Amino acid sequence: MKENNYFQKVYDLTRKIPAGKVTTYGIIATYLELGSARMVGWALNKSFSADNPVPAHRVVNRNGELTGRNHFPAPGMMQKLLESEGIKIEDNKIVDFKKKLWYP
DNA sequence: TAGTTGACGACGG
DNA sequence: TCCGTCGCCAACT
Repeated sequence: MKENNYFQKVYDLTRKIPAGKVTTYGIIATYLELGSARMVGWALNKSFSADNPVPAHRVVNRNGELTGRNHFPAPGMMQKLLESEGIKIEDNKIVDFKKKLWYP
C-alpha cells in the first residue's frame, strides 16, 4: 500500500535504482519535487525503519561521496555493497561517478 | 507550541 | 580553487 508521503516516493524511486548504478540526493529531490535535497536524506534515514529494504547505499551526495555510510549499521557496509555491484570506491568516493550515475 | 536538527545543494567571498 | 553561509521543509525533542 503506497502512501503519498514524500518518503514513500523516495523509497519507491530508490528501489528502482538498478544494480551497478547510483544516484544523488539532488536528482531525487528535483525529480520528486521535494524542494530540498535534505528531505531525501531524511527519508532514507527513516528507511531503516521501513518494512521494505531500500538500497540506500546507491544514493550519495552530488560529489559521489558516501556521506551516508555513517548512518548504516556498519560504516563499511555501504562501500562493500557498492563494490559487490561493480562500483569502485576510493577514499569514500565513487570512481567514475558520472558513468555510474543513474537518472530516473 | 516553539526551537533545533538533518544521509544536501547552490551561491558568494 | 577552497571555505563559509544561507535556504529547503518536515520530523523530533
